[in-house]
Amino acid sequence: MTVRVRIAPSPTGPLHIGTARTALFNYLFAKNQKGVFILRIEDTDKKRSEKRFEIEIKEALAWLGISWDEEVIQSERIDIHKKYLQKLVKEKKIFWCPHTQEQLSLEREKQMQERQAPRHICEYRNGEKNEDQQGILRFKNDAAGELVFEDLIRGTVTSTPSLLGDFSVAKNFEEPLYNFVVTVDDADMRITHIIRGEDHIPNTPKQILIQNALGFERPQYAHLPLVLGEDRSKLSKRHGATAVTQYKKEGYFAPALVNFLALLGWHPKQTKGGSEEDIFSLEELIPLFSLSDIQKGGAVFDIKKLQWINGVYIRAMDKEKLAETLFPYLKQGWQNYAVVRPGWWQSIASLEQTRLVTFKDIIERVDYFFEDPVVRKEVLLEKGGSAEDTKAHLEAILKKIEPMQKGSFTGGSLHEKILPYAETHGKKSVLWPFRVALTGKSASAGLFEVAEIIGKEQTEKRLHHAIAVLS
RNA sequence: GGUCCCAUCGUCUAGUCUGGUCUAGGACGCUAGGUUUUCAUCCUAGUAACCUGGGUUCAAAUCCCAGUGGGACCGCCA
Repeated sequence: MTVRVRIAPSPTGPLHIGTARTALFNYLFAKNQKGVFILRIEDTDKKRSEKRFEIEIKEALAWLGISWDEEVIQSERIDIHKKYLQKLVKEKKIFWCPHTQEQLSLEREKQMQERQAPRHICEYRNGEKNEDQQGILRFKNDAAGELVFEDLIRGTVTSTPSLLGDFSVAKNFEEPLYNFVVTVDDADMRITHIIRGEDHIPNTPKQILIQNALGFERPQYAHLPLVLGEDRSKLSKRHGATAVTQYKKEGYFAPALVNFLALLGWHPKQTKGGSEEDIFSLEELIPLFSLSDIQKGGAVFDIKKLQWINGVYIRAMDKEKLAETLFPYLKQGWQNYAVVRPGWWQSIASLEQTRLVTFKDIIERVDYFFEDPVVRKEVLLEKGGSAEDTKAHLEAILKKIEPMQKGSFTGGSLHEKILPYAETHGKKSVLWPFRVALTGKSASAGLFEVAEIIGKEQTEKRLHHAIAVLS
């Protein structure tokens, strides 16, 4: 039987990082099993669903490289939902409950105070006193004993369905509710494996009850551990960025994010004591993936590890691709990006390659290419050295640079000319102030390369300026 | 409050099913050293964990029970 799985986001917000991981696991499982991966937009809540979120979710998924084989818009299937709803009404398996929300919440409060499980067992459950069909449709829950289902990750999960009460299934025939729609769609779409977050475990018994009432087959379940924040509670906005698009904006590379997400709650089987780094492409993950290797406990989202992975991917990029990828971020930070001479952007990008954690970092790392650096006396003299000596060193450098031809003003020739002087006068005391003069920073990319990029004129100008600062 | 789920280094995890070779392995982080004109990269080393208590057994991280801790859910949202 062909494996069919789905990711079922609701378009009420951007794609959440946890949903993205669930999508990834579904995708990997489908590809691994040569099955079908379906995207189902769950937009039954008309008030909260928005087209722009649907678009955004699809874009985010595509950005991650998670492609889907089929696409379903839940609201377009309303006739199917309606059909099953009417069937259940006819069979008296669901009924109209006329109670107001106020009555219900009062009841719930009272039950919790009395240490009871909060549930609604409706006195109208047999339908006889509510012929005009007031209120909402509820499932007439007569289940007794224990309800047990097998979970591919957790094993046997047990619940007591009578504690659920007569749970809601639809506001009316036109507006079915989550547990009902999911059950109908999963069965109708012949979903074989339901792989979703652990937060859905409590929904599963309800859905099984509906399946049984409708005579549907039970799919296989696999409930994933939750993605957690620092404090080990479910990852949410108060922990920071939760939208996939935010990570794109922050300068994370999609393959790196995917790599990181795959490792949240899962790890491939490896040779014992292997020292392989945790770097896997989407393609590499497919044959390695297995539901049985998924962890049961929640996994903390560790941004430090994501940053490391992102750095690894950046370092692995080829120079042209890197420069091309970085350029939009550069434009974001520097409107005068055009001052960089053609072709040299790639040199700058390469210079920073091993230093970037995210693409966005490029903005502040290369400020000295786009504006005159702020050179402070304390920084120039930070490595010891008197103002007099330092000044003398900068002047000596200037003397060596002045006779150079513009065309041969390269990192290599600068290195050749200045290094011997630096070596006889103390590398640090010469090169340090030179670096500060050019960049204003005590940490930067290689300074001969920087000099080459900003050019002879700028290099001289900055040296003069630094000398002035020391005077 | 009720129900369910979970529990190995700070974090992600291997090992648990099929008890022994686990003086518990790897990765991230952190610390130290090396390379380097600074920083970063790179290399080397170090740091650090089986929640607690019982039981089963010659032997338990591994099996069983209890406790503790953490989390999720309890909506006319999904």
